[in-house]
Amino acid sequence: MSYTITAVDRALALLETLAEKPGIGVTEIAHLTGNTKSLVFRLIYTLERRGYVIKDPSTRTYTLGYRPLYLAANAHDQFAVLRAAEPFLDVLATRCDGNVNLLVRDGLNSVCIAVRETPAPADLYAKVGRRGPLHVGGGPKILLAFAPAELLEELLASPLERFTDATIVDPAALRRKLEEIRAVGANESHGDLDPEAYSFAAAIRDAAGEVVATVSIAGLNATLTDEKSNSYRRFVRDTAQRISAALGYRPKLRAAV
Amino acid sequence: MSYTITAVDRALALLETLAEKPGIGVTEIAHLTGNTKSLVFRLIYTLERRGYVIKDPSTRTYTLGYRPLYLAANAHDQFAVLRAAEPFLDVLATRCDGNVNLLVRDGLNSVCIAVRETPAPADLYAKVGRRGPLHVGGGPKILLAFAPAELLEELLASPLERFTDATIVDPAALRRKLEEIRAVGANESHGDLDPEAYSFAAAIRDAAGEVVATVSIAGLNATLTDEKSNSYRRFVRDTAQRISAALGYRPKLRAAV
DNA sequence: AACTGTGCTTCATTGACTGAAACAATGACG
DNA sequence: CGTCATTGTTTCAGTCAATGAAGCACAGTT
Repeated sequence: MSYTITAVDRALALLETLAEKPGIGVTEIAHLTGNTKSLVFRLIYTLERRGYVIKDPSTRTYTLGYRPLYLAANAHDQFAVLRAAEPFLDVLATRCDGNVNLLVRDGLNSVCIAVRETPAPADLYAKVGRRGPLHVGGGPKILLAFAPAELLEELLASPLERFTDATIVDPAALRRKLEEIRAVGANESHGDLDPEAYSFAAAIRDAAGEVVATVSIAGLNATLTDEKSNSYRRFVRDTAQRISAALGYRPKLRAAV
Repeated sequence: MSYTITAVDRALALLETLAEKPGIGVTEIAHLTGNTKSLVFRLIYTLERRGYVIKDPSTRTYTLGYRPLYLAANAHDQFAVLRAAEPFLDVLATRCDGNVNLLVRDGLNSVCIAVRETPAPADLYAKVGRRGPLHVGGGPKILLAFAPAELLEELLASPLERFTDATIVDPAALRRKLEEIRAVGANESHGDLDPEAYSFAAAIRDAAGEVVATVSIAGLNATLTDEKSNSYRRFVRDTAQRISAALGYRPKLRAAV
């Protein structure tokens, strides 16, 4: 546990279990987090005093409080991407019947920072905060393709987890795929994470030209037609370009031949 | 400090200073929070490992991470009000040139949980997470009016803070005002917090008939006309009713006379 | 009314948190 | 190019605070 300070770590874990299961009491939290009741009581007491959790005095249960919203609102400010992207995600969502996701990379994971759900598919899919591997799915592979070279090596140090028959688990094959993605700045995947799902994704670049996020449309294969594929492929690239532009990205002009 | 566990408390304080001042380093945080460098280093290390802060290795500065977004997204789910209100706030914002705010009560404070800013006024006003007293402003007084009776007594146990000439600091006068608010379910204030600002607010009720939040429009007196006053008063009540309806509130039918 | 469970409180112990100080790494400046 | 100042990082030891065990008060249930 090197440098981590355990009390803080436990408090954060508590917050997260409360995020997953709101409306539970001290004993249940204690059970879920594997701590004693008294410890949980004190942790939650300090969290409550700061507004991170709220106690319902009648039922003596706890839920997340309003302070996380404050943090998120401020995080939101600094995440230029999210801010810039949201209006475009809204538009994109109205134009297709898949889920629209905005992903960024954090270390060796992809993190979903925005979702627009369309009424049709179940919410089996992404939720804000959901983390996933980088070697599967339409968006994550883009993030991996444009990540620092060392990171890929670090990832390849351990074997790639297989999710379906279509999952790329061969390092060489993955490298080729990433090369291809770098060339086109977009990617699509069909059933490499969930066998029944597709995903069309495109890279978002900031003013410095760095790939900072991806937009994607994801849905069930069963609902996908050739016609849709073509338009989604186009839509997703289009929105990625618009968001990039909003971030100040100016595509380099190639020397005319 | 009774039950609070200090390590956790300090960690949360650190998160919040980072929310206010993103992009600072260890020493500056240490300075701002009044802790030693080594402590800050360890706190931030554990926060980083859990994704609450992100370190920029090149500049060695820290910003909020993606995990708060996850918490907020889950808090969002349980806050039916926020979810129900957002579309209506959007509409309201397009119809007026003041700031639109959604407030809830947390203990003896009002907390802003959503804002729609209009380009015109400065953002002196509310931000998400902003806390304020309950006895001033259009919205807070509504929250106070419908809070449990004990709470008002608790509030009146200490003298009411005066902000401007228009602030109600006399307990008896406040009680009368609250009575009036309970009768109409709406409220407006002119310069009782900020001498130059107005606020029109209305109560939002949930399916059980409880007042759970308020919507308000706030702006500068200088920009207010009689005509606007009338329409804002109407707009704000209207949206409060719509949000209440979305939450499942059915107004009780009075026995016809 | 006895009982099972809950949240809450107290208390003693030890182990974790903390501050001070040394170290390394980075950048500023002449 | 070398010196200096400042930053982040690490080490270490003392003590204070975090912790678990046990006991209390209260509510709901049968």
